[in-house]
Amino acid sequence: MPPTAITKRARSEDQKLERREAILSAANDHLTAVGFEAFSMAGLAKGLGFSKGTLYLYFRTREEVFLALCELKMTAWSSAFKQALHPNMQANEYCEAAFSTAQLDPALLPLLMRLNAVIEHNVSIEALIIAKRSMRNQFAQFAEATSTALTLTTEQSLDLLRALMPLLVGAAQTDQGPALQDEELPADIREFINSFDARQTFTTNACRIIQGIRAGD
Amino acid sequence: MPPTAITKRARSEDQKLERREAILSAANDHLTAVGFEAFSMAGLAKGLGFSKGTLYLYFRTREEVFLALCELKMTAWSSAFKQALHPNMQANEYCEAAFSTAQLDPALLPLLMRLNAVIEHNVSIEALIIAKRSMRNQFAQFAEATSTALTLTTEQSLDLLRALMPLLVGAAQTDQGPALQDEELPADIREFINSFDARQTFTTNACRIIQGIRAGD
DNA sequence: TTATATTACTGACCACCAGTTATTTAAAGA
DNA sequence: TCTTTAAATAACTGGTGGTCAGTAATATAA
Repeated sequence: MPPTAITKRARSEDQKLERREAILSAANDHLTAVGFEAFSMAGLAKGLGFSKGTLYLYFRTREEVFLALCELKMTAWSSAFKQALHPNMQANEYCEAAFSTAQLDPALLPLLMRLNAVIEHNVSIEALIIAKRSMRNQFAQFAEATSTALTLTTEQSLDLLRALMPLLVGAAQTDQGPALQDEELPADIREFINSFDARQTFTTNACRIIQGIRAGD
Repeated sequence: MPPTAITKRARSEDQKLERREAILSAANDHLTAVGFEAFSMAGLAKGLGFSKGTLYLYFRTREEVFLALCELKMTAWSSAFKQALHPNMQANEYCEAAFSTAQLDPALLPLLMRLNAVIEHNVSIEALIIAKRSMRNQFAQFAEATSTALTLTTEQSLDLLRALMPLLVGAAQTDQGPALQDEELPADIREFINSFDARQTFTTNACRIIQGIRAGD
């Protein structure tokens, strides 16, 4: 049997955490390189230079890898978003910031749009609870930052975020179709496809929603 | 070799179309029974009682089956939606109709939320063009019905639909998580999960968007 | 220093997948 | 009845997610 690719085993809890973080870092690289649908545990293990079976010591399933990546990326987005906000922003400026910061990591939205329908299945209840609590904390931070930026109450901000997240994910999906620039498409089809602009759809309608919240419905 | 499961071969164009429709009907049954992620060509073939290879005579890939199902379901939804509308509707009534008619077929939204990011990949350009043209026609019909129902211009209706579709798909995803009713969840997690109500999120914010469109931005 | 116990790691294995294809055979036409 | 065409079959290919018997690194006891 050839020498093991892993030259030092993770024995202590710290070493195991480091190993888990290394796997997540490699998972992010692999996801960015091949996309969600082509992501595989064999490909991830190859990138790490160790055996596929080892991955299952640290993650129960492939979806638990995605769930953990989601948490990391939501945390990074929350931080970037807060840094982009300041008190008394115009609604449009706020919405642009939300969209732009979400786009900083190209893998965030593809993960978010699969979170409920794909990723949350096939994970342990424990892992799901941890992820939900993390998401809830991020929401609270988003809401706090939003209250200050838009001069909204906490309740209004939470209301707003419960609309903005679905709208963002829904709008982002329209950007996730296949690359068709080099294809010979009929003009009507090209025009139809181009009529969906995720940024425009999101920011314009997010502003309308903010307007509606301010008006008190 | 046992007698072939297909007792009569599809030779004429009409017979081939019928065969293709039979496959789509069985695909709908299989999708409804097992859900998108567990859907398989082997399972579909088994449900039809013939060989998996036969499916590839009528559909180039698994995703082309989904694409064709999307078209059928969008057409059915468009029809049901138009039937649910009448002139001079309240915005809330219109939005409820949009959500309710989308929910009539439980497989519609799971397909729509995967259309851009998953299904549209791995299909031929020809099939995609046909599907996009069908979708565009449905949109035009949605827009026409919407103009009458809400007393909006055609341009306003198209603007509205380009917001409502992403919002609907985004909101619907929050309902697609795993069934957790029987799980012992901490109260804060349970509360957080329950704070996402797809119908409420969609109708409330769709009304805000309509309001914003009427106000002229 | 040596023996033993523990457990991290390996990679072959299992049961499936999407898609392909060499062969069989149904059926149309001469 | 024979020939031609192509629909249909089911074995095949190359892969997947996840498992697990065996190996070996490493901590601990004697």
